[in-house]
Amino acid sequence: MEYNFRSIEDKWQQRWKETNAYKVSNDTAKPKYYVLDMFPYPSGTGLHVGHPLGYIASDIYARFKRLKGFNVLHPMGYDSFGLPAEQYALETGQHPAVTTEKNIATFRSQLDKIAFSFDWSREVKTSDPAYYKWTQWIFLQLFNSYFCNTEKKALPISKLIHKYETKGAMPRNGDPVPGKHFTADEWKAFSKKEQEDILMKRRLAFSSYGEVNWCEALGTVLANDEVVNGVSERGGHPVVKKQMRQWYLRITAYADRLLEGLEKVAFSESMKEMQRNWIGKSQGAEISFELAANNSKLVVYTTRPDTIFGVDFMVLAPEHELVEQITTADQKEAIEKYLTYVKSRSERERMSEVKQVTGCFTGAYAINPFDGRKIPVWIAEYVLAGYGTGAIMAVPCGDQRDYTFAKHFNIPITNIIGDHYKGEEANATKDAVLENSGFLNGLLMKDAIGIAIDKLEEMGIGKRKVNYRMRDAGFSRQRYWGEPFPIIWKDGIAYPLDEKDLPLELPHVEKYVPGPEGEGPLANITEWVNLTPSLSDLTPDPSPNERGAEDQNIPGYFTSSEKEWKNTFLFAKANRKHLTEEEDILWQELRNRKVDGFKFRRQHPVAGYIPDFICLEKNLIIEVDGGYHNEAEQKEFDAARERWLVENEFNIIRFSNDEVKNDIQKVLKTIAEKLNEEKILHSAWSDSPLPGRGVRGEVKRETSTMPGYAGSSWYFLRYMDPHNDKTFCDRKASDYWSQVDLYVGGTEHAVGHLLYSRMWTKVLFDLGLISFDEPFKKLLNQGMITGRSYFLMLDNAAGKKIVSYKKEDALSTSVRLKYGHQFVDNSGRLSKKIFDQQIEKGLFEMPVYEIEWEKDTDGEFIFVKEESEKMSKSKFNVDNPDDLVERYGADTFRMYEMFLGPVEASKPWDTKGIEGVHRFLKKLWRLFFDELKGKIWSDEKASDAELKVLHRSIKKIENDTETFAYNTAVSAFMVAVNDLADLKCNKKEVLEQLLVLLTPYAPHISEELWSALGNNGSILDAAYPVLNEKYLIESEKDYPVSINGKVRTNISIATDLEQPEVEKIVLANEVVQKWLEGKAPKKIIFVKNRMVNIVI
RNA sequence: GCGGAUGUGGCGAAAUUGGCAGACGCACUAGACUUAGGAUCUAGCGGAGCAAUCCAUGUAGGUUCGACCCCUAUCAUCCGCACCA
Repeated sequence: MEYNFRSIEDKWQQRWKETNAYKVSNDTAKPKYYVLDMFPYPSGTGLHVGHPLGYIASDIYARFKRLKGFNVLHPMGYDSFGLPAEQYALETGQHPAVTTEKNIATFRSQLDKIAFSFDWSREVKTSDPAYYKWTQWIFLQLFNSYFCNTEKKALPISKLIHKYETKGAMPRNGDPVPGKHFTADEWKAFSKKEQEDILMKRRLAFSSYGEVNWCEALGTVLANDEVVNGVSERGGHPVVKKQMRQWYLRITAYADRLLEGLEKVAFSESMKEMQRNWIGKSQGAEISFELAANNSKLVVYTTRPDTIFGVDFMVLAPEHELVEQITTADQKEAIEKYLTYVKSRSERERMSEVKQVTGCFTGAYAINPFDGRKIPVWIAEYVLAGYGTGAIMAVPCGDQRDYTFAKHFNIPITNIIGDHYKGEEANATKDAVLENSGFLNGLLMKDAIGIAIDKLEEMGIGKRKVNYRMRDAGFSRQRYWGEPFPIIWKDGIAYPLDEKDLPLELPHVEKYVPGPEGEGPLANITEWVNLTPSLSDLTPDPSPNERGAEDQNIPGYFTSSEKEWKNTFLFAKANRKHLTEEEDILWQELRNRKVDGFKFRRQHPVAGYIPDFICLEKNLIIEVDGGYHNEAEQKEFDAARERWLVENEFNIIRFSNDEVKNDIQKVLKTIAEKLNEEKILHSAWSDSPLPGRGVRGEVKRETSTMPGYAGSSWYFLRYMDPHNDKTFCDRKASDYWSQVDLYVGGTEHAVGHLLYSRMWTKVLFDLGLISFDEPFKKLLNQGMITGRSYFLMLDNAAGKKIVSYKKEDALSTSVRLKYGHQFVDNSGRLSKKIFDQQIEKGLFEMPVYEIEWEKDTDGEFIFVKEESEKMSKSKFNVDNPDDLVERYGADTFRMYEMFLGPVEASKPWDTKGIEGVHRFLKKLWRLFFDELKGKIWSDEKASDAELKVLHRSIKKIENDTETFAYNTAVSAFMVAVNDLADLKCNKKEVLEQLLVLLTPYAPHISEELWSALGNNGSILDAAYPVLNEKYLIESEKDYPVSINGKVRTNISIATDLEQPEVEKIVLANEVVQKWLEGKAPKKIIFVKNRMVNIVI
């Protein structure tokens, strides 16, 4: 009987499927354990060998914990929204939903072959409306929350509104600043829009105009972590800064808690450090400097207020708002020239020429508050507008950038640190004693920092300030394939959709081209975007009462369904064909901008109300009332409607039919007067020339979609309760499963996904929706599997011909067959001789993947180097796991990936070694079955030697598995099987235990042999072997004996002997005698159970 | 430039955390069994040397009876951040 892995693996995969072997219940008395993999983006290229590495690692752990008696949640799903599917759709016209489904099917079949213990009944897909309904729902929670700075947590926005209504927003001390502070009464007097604008500045998910990373090629905005060196992470397209309205997450509010949270999670130090760097907290001070010839003040941020006497110049970012104001007449031209230069440079250029020194003097001077010195004010690119105050005080003796700048522009340098500054470079020390520093003289810099700030605060010209490098996270993308925002814009106000209207599903589109003015493809679908209030809103839903509206007569337009709004739109359109005689008279006078050039529309819906005429520019509504407006009921309704319109800052003039008919000139005069009244010009509209909020009177959907990290920020919660349509995750389920105990994935998500999901978790915790505020207890980063590349270069007589080539086993199968064998000797190494022969035959037409050039001393022919690079399809070094599974089986593949090296380390992929693991499994098989004799295992009692092998293995493998040292665990299996084979051990007693140890690693073969041994139940639920130390105790040990630290011999000594006896035995030994050469040892060191060292 | 990590045979890697450096596997060499070997088994395999022995964990120092392991400097590679004041 041979080890026929194909039939064994097929059989058990089938069996496990039939028995729902991996189904996990939320309802059990067992302790829980949650093992999670970072779910994949289902790309079109399918799985490569790097993918399963983490999945296998987590799968082994999940199975191990299950054997140890835990109820293990080990789910899998797909991060199925994202750019590539949409790019593909742009190129081929295939709907992303279709290609995504296809890719998922491929992934699934590949994953199934490797036999992961995923509970597929819990699968989630972020692009599934049943899933993104809750992504949208959580977005609404973010939208409806603000960060309370006193409680340091998220609270419902209603609490803030209540505060504004009762107390307003007033400063704790000092005078209120107009535009910033307001009283409760002032709040109440604000228009709806003004109030909403203020609230928007506090919401956790908020909309704002800002500078964003705009990628023209992708037609979208990218987050900071999606931009690498000025180009897009995906595709490497140029990225420019652009002003646009965007959604953001107020992650900066959580900066401190995200930092603190790192203390209590088990992430690798480098991972934590990356997050800390990203958050970039720094302590310092804001100092304001008087300007010499100007009333305004210049505020700078510095971490080193102790160096204030060393300030030799100031530098503003070129974009700084004061630049124009302070530039003197004679410097104006130079400054303008410089600004033009700065603007001409792309982000990419600025980044790539980091060390270039540029700048320009403004002509202005600031005054040092302590010694009154005049300090020239410059502008320069090296100061960033977005950090701190966008202005710095430059201390050239202490800061290298300032030093370089001063040298370049010949600005004299003041030395305040004595010998620490040598004049050749800056010294950023904090250990110097200050000189030339007024009241700080003689102080250690470290100590002077606090003293300087105290003094500044006392003088009222500075204060302590903490700064963060992290910015609020851009949360909208001008793309199609993402979660639509459950937001409707009306009159520049963002209204959230009602919960019952979720999910807001993606509409179908024909084309994926960007919309107008940088908007996403959704903007092209007018019937989806444009929402018109409905006539039936006269009986709004929910009713004003239900909404808690103050005025019960004001309809609740914004909660109406989209269908109803559409009806209104159609109704208004129909109305235009049926004007009354009087309406027609007036229309003829108003149309074509006849009245002072103002544009009027007729029968144009405003929410659910369709006025006769409207000038949107001036918010002026003209009504021509027929007879029925005199009826009591209609009068009442008109009044309510009018109140609502006035509240929303519309002006209404009513004319009777008679007025229009009899004196049209008087009517027009009244209208013209009203139009020209200054006060009816609405400020909120005039200050907003930027696109994206719609035009007054229009009701539109938000057309951008959420970024990739939206769905992945909370998916770990959905797995706990994946089919719930009442809530995102039942509280009972999230209380039971709680945090993810083990999270496995790549380091590439260090600052993106991990920070976002940590923030979401904290918000959900603050709002009382879950009971923990860190999502992942322990994070295990699998290393990258790299492909190995070899390069060969050829410089022949005919000119430079460069041939690049990858080592045979790193080539894809097809290329290997075609070319690979031609350049390696029979040891698989590159061979110059063989290569030379190929050259003679003219066989060097190889695909060139990469060009490297290096000259050897003697030659035309140069073998350059071997190097590792990231696995990727484009680099041509991918090995498909399917091929390997097909050839060796899943068990071999799983064990081999683990045997490659430590899980965390990145390592080159090399399939050569897989044979060794495969041999091991065959050797294991032969302990049970003999080719000729068939079954050879027996029920005989195991010997002590055999039990020792077993228990030694239990100890090593259990410990290694627990600590993720899978590579050494695999070698321990090999040692065990080698030893048992040497002992000719075929005893069930031993083998059975070994199978349980093995099943997390190689589930098929262990299940097969387990059942062959006559066990009824599945090995998946067997009990993990228990170590019995008594089998490991030795009576004798081979002690290594060293002379002066060098091992000279081994002597077998009973383990219970103490130093005196041991010394006697050792000194009697002839090898030791020889080294002693008759001398007496100075000292003998004896470590029990370890070694003996004799010092001569 | 800053931060994090890693340097051990031809290759992937071990080393109970200061105690026999190179477990385990690949590759390679020799042999056995075979019609055959891409099956299996046996032996060898860091370098030098016939050998005793000497030299070897990036390099140079140090601590220690003893260092891959701890300390100091230095070089190289990888990853992350990058004019963040």
